[in-house]
Amino acid sequence: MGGPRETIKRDRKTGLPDLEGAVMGEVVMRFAPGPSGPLHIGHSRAAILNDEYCKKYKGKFILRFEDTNPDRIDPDAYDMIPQDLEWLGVNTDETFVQSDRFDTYYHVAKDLILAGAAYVCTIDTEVWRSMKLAGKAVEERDDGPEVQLERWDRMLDGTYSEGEASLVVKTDLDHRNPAVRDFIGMRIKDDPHPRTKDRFRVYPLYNLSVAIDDHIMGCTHILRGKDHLNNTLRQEYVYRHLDWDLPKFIHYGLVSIPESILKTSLIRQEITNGNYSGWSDVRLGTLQALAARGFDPKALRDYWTETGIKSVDINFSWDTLYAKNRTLIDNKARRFFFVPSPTPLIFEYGGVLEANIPYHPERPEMGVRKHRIAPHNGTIRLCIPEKDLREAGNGSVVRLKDLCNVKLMDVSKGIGEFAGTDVSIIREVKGRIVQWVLEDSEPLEIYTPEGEVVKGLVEPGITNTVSNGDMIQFERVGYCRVFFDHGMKANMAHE
RNA sequence: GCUCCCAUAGUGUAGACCGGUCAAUCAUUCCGGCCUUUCGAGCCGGUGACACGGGUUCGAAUCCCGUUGGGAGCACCA
Repeated sequence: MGGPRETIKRDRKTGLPDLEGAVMGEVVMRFAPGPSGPLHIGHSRAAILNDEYCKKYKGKFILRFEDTNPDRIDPDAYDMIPQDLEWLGVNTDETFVQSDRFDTYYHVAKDLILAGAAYVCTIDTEVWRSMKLAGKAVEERDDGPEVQLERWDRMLDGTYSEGEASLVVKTDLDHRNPAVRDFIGMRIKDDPHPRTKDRFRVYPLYNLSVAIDDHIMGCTHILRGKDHLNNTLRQEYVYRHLDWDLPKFIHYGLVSIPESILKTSLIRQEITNGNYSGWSDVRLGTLQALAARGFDPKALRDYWTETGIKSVDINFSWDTLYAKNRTLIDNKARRFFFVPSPTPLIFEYGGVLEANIPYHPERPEMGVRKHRIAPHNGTIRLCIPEKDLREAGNGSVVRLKDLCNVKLMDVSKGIGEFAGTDVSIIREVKGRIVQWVLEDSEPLEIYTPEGEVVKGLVEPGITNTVSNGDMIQFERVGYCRVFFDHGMKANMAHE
């Protein structure tokens, strides 16, 4: 007979898997957003994963603004994005802006032409595309470099106007994947660029500028979403045309983020319309909104690190993020009473009631908040949540937390009867324990991510120990970030 | 339509490369219970998965083929 079944503890992988071909100290990675607005949850995955790997291998992390489409630039984004990254705890070593680099792109474009790897196309786009899909070359494709160079110069000097010519990077017209056949590398655009104004009119397109920059900046690993799978195939052609070493490409699965408003163009419009208070409106999925709700950025980092880089498409779980955040903040968040839909509760009492309520149930060293409740004409008037009063019902006993018990005599009139201060009673009758405030407490509004505005009263004295913007917990309500500068308000993070 | 990527509980994730120790890990959700002067935190327990069909093999979550299902791209956007 054998002994008890031996349970073999398998090594549980923690953290991110190793990066293929990564050498300690020599990894170079980048985060390359388009400056069309501030960062949102989706961006945070790319930023954090790249950052984690750079930290893991003591590598270099590059921030690159991809602003080669003058139509989709929000000048504020050049400032907002670094701020978002700072909040996330993502440190970048170098910053580049693509609109500073036209000369580089033009130079490489010329190299591509000379290598016979690019041609200037003046054919109508529709025709070019359908020929491509049929695997056929437009006539200009086979012209020699000298002719192409002449046309290229005409693109630069303004002979061709917008839409009349573009520089196409050759791939393989017979490629099995129609999405990979010849792609446009440079186009003419007359719209002024927010940074370079009208100094340049020939703009590189995504696949060309990315390949050029990733190579020149020495990126060893390109970690990005699966939606770039076909772009990778296109970009690899640029590398091969110019005989550059290929970096390692890694594609993680797509994330679908439920119940989230992420689209910058839509958000901007609704901010302009006054439907959102700004980029940090708590209903949004921007990082600014998460910050405004009091999230610890570590929660996002933990979340994405655990999610990893598998190429499966996944669903983002707010519940899981909330759980991660809760474990980070619970220990620090002071407790306070906030009564939503405050409803009066009156009961007769001869003396003065005193409450000493801990700021944190597990951290007595944080001290207590004291409240003294004196009766008027023998009657004490407090407010409790309407919902609790209604649901408790006549004849039941409720515990006013850290104060006393009250037997409800007439719920509709809010009349009760003092029922002692002994806590144990409430356990015996399984009554509910509710938060309460004095009737003349300060009004406060809680803004929830669902778009609700919960009006209620908050216990006085909260500003004595809490600073503007602190994260607290309203007992039985949820974790909130509170603000005192423009009236009393709070942003709900989660329950 | 063509091409590419993918498939472990409700949601994520480990295991897969190198088949056996998998009676399948962990987290979260959900459901119980304990504890607690919050519906928070903490503690204990439970439900719950290898998409399907073949093949290889003594043995398949793991290797191969097919099917089904999901996703992406086929832009003068990034």
